[in-house]
Amino acid sequence: MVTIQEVAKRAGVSVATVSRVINNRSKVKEKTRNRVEQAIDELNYEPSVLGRNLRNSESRLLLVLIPSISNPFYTEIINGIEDTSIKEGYNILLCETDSNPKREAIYFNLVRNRMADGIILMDPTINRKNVLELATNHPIVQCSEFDKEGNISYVSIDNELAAYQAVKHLIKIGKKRIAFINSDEKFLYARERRAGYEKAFREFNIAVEKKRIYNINQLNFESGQQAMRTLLNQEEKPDAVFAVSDVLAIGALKEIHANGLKVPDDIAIIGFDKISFSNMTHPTLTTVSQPMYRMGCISASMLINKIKGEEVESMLLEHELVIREST
Amino acid sequence: MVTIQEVAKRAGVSVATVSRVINNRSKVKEKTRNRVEQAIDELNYEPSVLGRNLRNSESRLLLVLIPSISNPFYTEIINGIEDTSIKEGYNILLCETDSNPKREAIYFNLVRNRMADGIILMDPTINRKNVLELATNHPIVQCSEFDKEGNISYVSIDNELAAYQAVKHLIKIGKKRIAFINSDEKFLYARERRAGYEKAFREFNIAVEKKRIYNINQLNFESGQQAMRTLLNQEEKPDAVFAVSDVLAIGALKEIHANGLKVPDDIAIIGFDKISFSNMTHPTLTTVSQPMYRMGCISASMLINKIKGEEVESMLLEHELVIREST
DNA sequence: GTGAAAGCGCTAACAA
DNA sequence: TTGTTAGCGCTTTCAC
Repeated sequence: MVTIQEVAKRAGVSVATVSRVINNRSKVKEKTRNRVEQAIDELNYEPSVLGRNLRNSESRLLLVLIPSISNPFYTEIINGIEDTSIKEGYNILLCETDSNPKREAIYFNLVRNRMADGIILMDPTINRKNVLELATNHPIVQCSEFDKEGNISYVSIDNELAAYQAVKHLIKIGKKRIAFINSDEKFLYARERRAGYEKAFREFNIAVEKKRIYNINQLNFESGQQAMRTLLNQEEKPDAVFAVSDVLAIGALKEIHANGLKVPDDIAIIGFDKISFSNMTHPTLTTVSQPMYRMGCISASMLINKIKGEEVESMLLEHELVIREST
Repeated sequence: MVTIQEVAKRAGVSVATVSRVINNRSKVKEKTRNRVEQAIDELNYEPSVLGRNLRNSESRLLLVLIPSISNPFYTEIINGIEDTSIKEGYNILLCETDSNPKREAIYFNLVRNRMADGIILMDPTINRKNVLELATNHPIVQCSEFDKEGNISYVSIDNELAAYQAVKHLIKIGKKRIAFINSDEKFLYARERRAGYEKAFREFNIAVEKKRIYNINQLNFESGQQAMRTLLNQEEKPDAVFAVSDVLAIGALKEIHANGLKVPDDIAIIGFDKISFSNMTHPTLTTVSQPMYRMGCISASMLINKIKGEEVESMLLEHELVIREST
């Protein structure tokens, strides 16, 4: 590896001057600068991030923690994070935690010992104490899922309102027995969306029936199928389904078809997230779209501002009900 | 941040001894070790990766370059890489390149200045010269897509054979006008799969018709739809389609349905990769499954061996034709 | 078995 | 405008 010393020697200057040229902080004479730049070119020199970081105790690396990269919901968010970070001179490290506290700990430690400058957390809080403790000393931003009580900044949407509007839409098109496929309610978004679901029911004087609410514990197609299978086995079948995620909705759709039922006539269905698959199903899926790309951009710039020591404010962004063929 | 000095002071020993305890390289007296460990516990000390790396010039970080995280094909591979790396004490950095040479350059530089120890490349070769040059000085392994001429180690499958078998299957079920939705043939896998497609045709004395081969340049649903639309507009419609990726096949499927045609009776269809969504379509998609998880595991351990200075050998793994409803 | 000290590559304070 | 030098946190030789 070629170091700053070798460049300095070749250019006939001190290492300080080379450093100045690289970082152009203070003035360097045009002629000297040229000589240094030539030496850099000739030697193909790349400053060692390691040396620089150790000295500056910053790494210009951001950690992005997601439970699973296989969930397409995160894709657009990550694009937003990536674009913003790169623009600001940061790189991102995508970390898949599988909601595993051990893996999370590994990544948290990278921040503790300055291997990374901050974290964007998209993981639902696994170990509240750990997160809050880390947040007291290190820049953290929560994206999408967050902790209402803790005072860590976040970017998200109004999940209760979104769910309320989705269910209201189902009621408006004449559905009465609206089932709800929800995630584990340890997640904030799950609790909030359930609140929205119930709010719509109350507003139209429909009783909330426990048996129509099904909580899954894995966000994949199979869980959606499984949930729908159970719901269809009930004596009084639902005439609509609100699923907390497109992935679940698509699984449910598959199961409805397998039972020879028609969507939306027999059963209408709404998903959540507007993943790209949701437009490929037959019929296309009504869903709630979140401004994922923007969420990504905002959480990245929030984090970067935090790293710079600025105060930042949490935000709730707009969502949109996208009505397609399944309702 | 608590440093090794503070631990040393608290334990009443030198920093060297603390280092010895942490890395247990040379012998430390039981009693001393206990005192040091206690100090580490009390202070909640975490060794700085930065300091250690600078000294050892290693980072225990592996870069994984993928064109796009939104392609589900990579998900399982990454799981394999991750599991293996963590077992071996390495962390991975997922890097999305968008096939953008500039981004690629950023990540390559991380390796050049020892911020990362090696790279698993899943990106189709963008800039051959750069990759080959990097490979002369740094550990690189190619996964899935590789460079046949260069001598960089790789893990992949026999794409020609897989395509040959898929097309042969279509011929065997009585299809004659088999279209081929392929990627840009700058990619090795695209060229190889085309070779397999043509080989099957030759074997059954069917003429390869140029008009039935459609090259897309983006691996997404819309491209599949677009390709199918074009193919369906031809005077003599195809009676089968072999798509180089499930994502394309699903887009094509959507378009076939939109034209009121039946799958597989009017048009049979085969995809590639066995992504989880391929089992959610109606009808379910016949596809070629690759041992993605294993590919990930193997490429990770190959890279780690390379980092350790061992010789490694390239491998081609087994694939499997998964016959489902669409054929 | 343990400690002192050099040095990994870099930046920034201070001097010149 | 440029050079000298300390020091970021760590590991490892060399002495003891």
